[in-house]
Amino acid sequence: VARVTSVDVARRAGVSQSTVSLVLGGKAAGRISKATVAAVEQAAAELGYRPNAAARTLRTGRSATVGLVVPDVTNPFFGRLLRGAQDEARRHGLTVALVDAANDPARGQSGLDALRTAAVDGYLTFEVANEASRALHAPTVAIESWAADVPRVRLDVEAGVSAELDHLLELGHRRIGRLASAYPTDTFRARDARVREHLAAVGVDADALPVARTRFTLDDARVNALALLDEAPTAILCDDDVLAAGVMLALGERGLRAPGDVSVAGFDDLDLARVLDLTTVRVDGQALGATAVAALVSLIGGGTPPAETVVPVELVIRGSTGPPGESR
Amino acid sequence: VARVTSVDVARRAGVSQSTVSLVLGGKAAGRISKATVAAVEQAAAELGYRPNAAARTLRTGRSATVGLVVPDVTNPFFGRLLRGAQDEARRHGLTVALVDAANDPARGQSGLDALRTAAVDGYLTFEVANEASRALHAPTVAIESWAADVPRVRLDVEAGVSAELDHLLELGHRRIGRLASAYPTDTFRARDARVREHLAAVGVDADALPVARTRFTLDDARVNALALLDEAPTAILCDDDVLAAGVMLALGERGLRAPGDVSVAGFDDLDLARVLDLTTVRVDGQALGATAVAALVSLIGGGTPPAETVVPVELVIRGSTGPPGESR
DNA sequence: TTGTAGGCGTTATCAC
DNA sequence: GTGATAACGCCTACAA
Repeated sequence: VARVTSVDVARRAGVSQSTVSLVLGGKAAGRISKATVAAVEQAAAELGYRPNAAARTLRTGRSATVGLVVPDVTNPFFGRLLRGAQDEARRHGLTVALVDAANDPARGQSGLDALRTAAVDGYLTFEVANEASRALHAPTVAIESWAADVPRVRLDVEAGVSAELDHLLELGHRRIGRLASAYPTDTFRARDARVREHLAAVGVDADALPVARTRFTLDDARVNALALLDEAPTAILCDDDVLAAGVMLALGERGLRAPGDVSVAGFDDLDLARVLDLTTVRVDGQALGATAVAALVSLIGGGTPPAETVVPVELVIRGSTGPPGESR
Repeated sequence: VARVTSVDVARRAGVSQSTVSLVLGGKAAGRISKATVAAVEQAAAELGYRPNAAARTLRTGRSATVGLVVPDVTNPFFGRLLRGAQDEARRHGLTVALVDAANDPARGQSGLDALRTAAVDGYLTFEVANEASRALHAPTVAIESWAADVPRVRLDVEAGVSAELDHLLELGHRRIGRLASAYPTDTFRARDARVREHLAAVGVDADALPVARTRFTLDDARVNALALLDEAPTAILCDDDVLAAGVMLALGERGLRAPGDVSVAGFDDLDLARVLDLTTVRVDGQALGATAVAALVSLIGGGTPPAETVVPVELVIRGSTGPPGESR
């Protein structure tokens, strides 16, 4: 299957190669005659011509591709993020190159390297490699970052945390445990900080409350939740629905139930939350991805996107939270 | 930030550009002196040289990238698949370009087009576009395909279905309903066929049993499950854990429980299955992805991978299945 | 052992 | 209006 090039199209249309380039590049306005344009377009269609991306990239220095680095493709949240990012990218004629850091900074770094040699036009970095991304010297938008010196797009996790705490406090909980992320990335640090502030404001010392840190697998969450339960919290606030699901498993093992024995709250509103009837914070992962791409497109185009865009979140109260039980 | 090219490296090392290319391309063995090699490598390191992928691709016609088309990145199963594929690709110095078809054949097609102009070295097509992929004229491996005329890698879904049916039949179920996929792709057709055969072998007419078809969202599954429940099956076999989760929601709405009122079985063994205590079929998505990439690498290298590789699956019996209740 | 030169397919700057 | 022509950065015969 011989690749068809613009030279082939030119030959068939009876024009020069540069004319083909002009026409197909949309630069024909007021320069090339209607008849020639039509001839070129027909020849291209007949031959099934597809421009060679490598040649174009080499010549123009632009690849029409943006790189997206995520910490863990295995978490369902990133499916939504990717969907939103790809949708928006498509609208701009861009492709998204995804790199999974597999929760390993070294892999995140090597992923960034791979994107660099692939000559992507810009980067979307999710949590990972916020420092590393400074060295990219290419348009970059940081997702779920609080301090990067590039445009940032993030969820309003503080509002989410506050809404959940208010909900738990109103129900009467004071001994609120946390099953938190073991990864000290911005989004989780922001939650730590907000929990501390929010509880301090109502006279509760967050440092005296039980906390467990875990990786994002169901089993890790379950094990760490078991340890957390030994400290007898009346409610457990989780950094993620997967972690909350781990708590539910742990409760089952101990013969406890939510919310009778312990209230449980998650974060993200994954399918998991819906089926477990979990109180959680609904976040719009697609919007996050789409917004980030939009900002990056603007940046690549020489524009100045907002330094920070905050995507709102929403508390969803379901059946896993209730007043503290008498049983503990 | 000026891009550093091999010419810059050559100048700094005091050699010609072709020598640099030879050294950095690993073709120096027995041709370039040790001293020159060292000088080139040092110069490259000092300058932070990174070869330009577009130029290399243009010249060699190979991009060191393989394209992967999946029907729905939003389904957690694909996170695993992608993880496995990326891991294996990395081992071979390849990059995986992911395209999400968003359950829309047109988008799958345009995704394939995008990959084509990106000049990927080969394709991994998951369900989508099995016919379309014939026109690719590039090495292709079909995932979860039964009939493609390219090497296929698939899960042993027939064994999975049979194991689940045996399990349900042994428990005493005869009126086994199905919540099946609305997408008529090979993997789901294979399940349909196996259900029919397996039940016929024990004297049950599958056509007389209730079936509902649904898309892969929790809500769609729930709604279709409600309709299915009206036909009073004693057990429901689902094409996917997400669908099974939808059944559980429907049961809840009807005030029914599994397995007391209806037994429920899923497929995939997602986190969802674990937390819902769902009997299901465990499938190794990472192995599927890794195996497919390995086959594609072989194909690209001119090898002849097996026409079909079948990845084994395993029945996992949990608490959602039991003997038919007396209540119905 | 190393250098020269040609060309991959495209875009873009000039002449005509 | 259209057509030469020169890069873009790299690889790879072939020459020296």
